[in-house]
Amino acid sequence: MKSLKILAVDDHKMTMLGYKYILEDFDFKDFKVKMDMEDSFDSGKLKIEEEVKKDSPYDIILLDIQLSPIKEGYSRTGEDLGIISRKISPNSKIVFLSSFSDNYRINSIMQTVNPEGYMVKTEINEDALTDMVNTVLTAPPFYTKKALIAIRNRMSTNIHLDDNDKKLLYYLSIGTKTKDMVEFVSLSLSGIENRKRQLKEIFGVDKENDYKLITAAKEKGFI
Amino acid sequence: MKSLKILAVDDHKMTMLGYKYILEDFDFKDFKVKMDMEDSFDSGKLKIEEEVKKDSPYDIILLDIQLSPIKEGYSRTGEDLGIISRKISPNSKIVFLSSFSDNYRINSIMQTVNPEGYMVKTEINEDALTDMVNTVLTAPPFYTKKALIAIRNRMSTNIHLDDNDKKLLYYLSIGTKTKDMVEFVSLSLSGIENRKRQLKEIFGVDKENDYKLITAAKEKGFI
DNA sequence: CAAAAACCACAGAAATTTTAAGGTTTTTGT
DNA sequence: ACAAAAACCTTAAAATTTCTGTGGTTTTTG
Repeated sequence: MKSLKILAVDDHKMTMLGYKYILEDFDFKDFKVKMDMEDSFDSGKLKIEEEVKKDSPYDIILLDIQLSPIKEGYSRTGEDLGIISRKISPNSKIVFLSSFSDNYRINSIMQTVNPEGYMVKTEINEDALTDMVNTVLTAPPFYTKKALIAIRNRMSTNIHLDDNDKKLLYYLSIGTKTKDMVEFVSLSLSGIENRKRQLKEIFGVDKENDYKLITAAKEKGFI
Repeated sequence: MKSLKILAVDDHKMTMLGYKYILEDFDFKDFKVKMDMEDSFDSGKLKIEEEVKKDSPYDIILLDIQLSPIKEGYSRTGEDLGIISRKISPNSKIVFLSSFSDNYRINSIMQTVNPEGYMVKTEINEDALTDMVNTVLTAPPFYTKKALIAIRNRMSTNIHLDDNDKKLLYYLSIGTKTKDMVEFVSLSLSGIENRKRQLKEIFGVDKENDYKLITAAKEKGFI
């Protein structure tokens, strides 16, 4: 029987092991699952490259969003690995696993990687896992309910923000003072004040406080 | 046992009847379905208003996208009825049914109505219907696979088009000559030419013919 | 309660988009 | 195959939009 190659990249080894046992034991119709595991960005990337070179790329790549806690220098996330995987192994189906449903992250990944699947870990069980494998192979996409809700939230608006707007919202959300934003956002102070006012209008929270703005933006997946 | 009120609005009476029989016969856990049917925009709207006035609004409203062939004057689509329903009966769950998976229409409806469900008719069967009812009531949204694919296509891009761009693409898709577009798009001829060039860049079909542009735009749900 | 930060309004500067006019290339109909 | 029409392209000036700097008022903070 044909064997189906899956790679899981996650720094929670135990979690991966659970997936591995479930999928390798399960009785799929046309194949038997063979799952490899890696626990870091670099080793994951290397494994993907190796298998591509051997002309036997992974059928499915499972990526945790939060990989290795910030290494020296800058951190490489599961999202980054997803982007790279698409390039070096374009025939592999990519599925993201995230610990919680983060509207912004999901939407960002939809644009940068456009994965065949997206699962929020609290929603994963044996059924969901095996379903995912079948769906992703034959008729993608597969999204768990919470992922779908995040996607729906975003789709239901046609607000378009440029880089400055996004940065502004982000720095606002981490408590940066308006006057300090000139360092991060390429606008003058009055420019920033203006944009902020506009953003409140766009999100329907005119004349309200910043908290309301951040909440609205988070709900719709912009932060 | 509690009864669940559903209204279906569709000008294919036989189709509705099929849904009615399936849903009314099915053994739901907590309720019995009672389904009303209307075959036009106006009668549908009236019925929704009546039930709201009687303080017993519909739990679920099923709307076909294509309603009555263009009446005298301008046509009122299922989408229009959806927008109105949301206003007059905000607690009803709205589910759209469409005969084919039209990327543009789906995306447009996601923004104007943001329905709890979206089903492409070729994908509807007894299971899907009953699933939809349960899901929409307890944990929306419910989208059939083809709807999901359309949504994914759109999500995977962050192209933003203004009104002129959309009009331009639309008129281009129905074969309007560039020189005639000045009538419909509020731009000069050279403005239109410019935009067209830009659009081709945005959609990654530089220097290619219009057909390629239209195809790309359709694929991503902009037409 | 004083200092800091946020907020607001407005005029001029800067940047972007649009237009008009000129031309070349491609498509269309006969 | 050829002439006319349409599409395409470039450029400079005009129009529009966005941004900045300034001088204020109001709100928040320690």
